[in-house]
Amino acid sequence: MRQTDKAEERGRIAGSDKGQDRIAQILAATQTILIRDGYARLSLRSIAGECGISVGNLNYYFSRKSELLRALIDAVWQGYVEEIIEIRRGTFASPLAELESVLRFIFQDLRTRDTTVFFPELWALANHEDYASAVMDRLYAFERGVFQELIGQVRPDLPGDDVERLALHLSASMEGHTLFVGAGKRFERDRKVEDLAIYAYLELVGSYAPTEISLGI
Amino acid sequence: MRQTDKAEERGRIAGSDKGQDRIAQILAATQTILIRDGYARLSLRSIAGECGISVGNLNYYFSRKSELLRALIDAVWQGYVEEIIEIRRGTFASPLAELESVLRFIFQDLRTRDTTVFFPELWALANHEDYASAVMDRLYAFERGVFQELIGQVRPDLPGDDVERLALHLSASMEGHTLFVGAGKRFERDRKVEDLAIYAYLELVGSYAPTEISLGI
DNA sequence: TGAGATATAGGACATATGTCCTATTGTATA
DNA sequence: TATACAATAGGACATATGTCCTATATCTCA
Repeated sequence: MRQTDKAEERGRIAGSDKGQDRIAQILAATQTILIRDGYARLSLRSIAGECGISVGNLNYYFSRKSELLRALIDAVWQGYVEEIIEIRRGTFASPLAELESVLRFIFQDLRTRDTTVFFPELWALANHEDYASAVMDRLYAFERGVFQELIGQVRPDLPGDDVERLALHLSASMEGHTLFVGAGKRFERDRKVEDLAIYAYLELVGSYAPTEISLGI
Repeated sequence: MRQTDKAEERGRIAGSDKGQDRIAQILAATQTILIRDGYARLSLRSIAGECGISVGNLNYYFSRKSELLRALIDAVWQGYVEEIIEIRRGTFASPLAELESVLRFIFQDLRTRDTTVFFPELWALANHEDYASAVMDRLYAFERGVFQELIGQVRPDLPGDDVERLALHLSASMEGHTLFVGAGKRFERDRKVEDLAIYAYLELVGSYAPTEISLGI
């Protein structure tokens, strides 16, 4: 692995439509392998094989493996953001109802095999890859932003700090469920887990009173 | 990488005290590298280097890299279980107080660098390594068991199913917080996030009423 | 149609990695 | 002290991997 640093910024060339399609195909193949076989088996050769192209050709589009990873992470997080935006286009009886819809969408999403497998992979990546870490931050900041907006509407009486922390709590708590209700996980089939979680979140948002914290037990 | 399958079960020989110490040192070094540099850079050579021994010697103790990984995972999960058991040795004013203590211990633990980095790595590993997956299951089953026992004491009125699901919810929700309040993460310093989460959990456990779920919003 | 850009294949190369083998040194016990 | 066992080093080996280079093929448009 020579690290000559030259041609570092050549990046991928997206000349024609064909090229664009290839890039999309490469990214899809990369995601497929990552999810099916894991990061350890994600090599340029396995990706090229999955696409049915040569390593040389793959290298033409992505001269560095790290570039490919970045492009994939970008694609995933953009897709995620777009889906949430799409959900919010609907009309809702109340901010609380909209919040529930978003929460249920996220639950449904983390039940898909893609998310169940890909996100933990991304979390591990973020431990040592700055780019993955940065994208994760952006993604969750966006999610929190949505929660904050809705919680703020449900509870206009609450100070901003509390709204932020409530949003963070929902976000963190939901993510944790990936490990238990995700595709192939132990509680995948038990939909009541989702109901309980969403009940807990909505109750919390509805009834949370800042001062109660200090009362303790 | 020849996969001759021979000597697969030779395993590590723990002849003398010296050997035992070496094994402990190797496991510690493995964890250090995994946390400091990530799974991608975890090689037998880097581990041997960290220990100041030769690859040949490392191979004497662990003839397969997978064995080493298994031993490390075992060590980590045993340590975790022992710590929780230790916490529970204390005396508490009430089951709810004990539950809070356990929750706070787990929060404190997931704030440590070791846990913040190691656990996401483990989750990713569990995606494609059966052994990691099995240990994760056992570990969280143990944690849920503790929660179930305490929640059952706090709420003897609740049916077992609900107690189980409440325990699962706490476990999942707490784990998710690793990504946000763990060492080096964005909300590491904001202790009020922990307070909010624990407040939410205790409120939920105290006030949860099964029938309310179907009322919805 | 022909020229320039784009896309593709195939292989070379240096390096990294897991595993295995052998020889040597250290250690405890009979 | 001699002998069996444990520990250690060093290197060999096959394979895998990221990157790079060059030669063709294919496409697009003036």
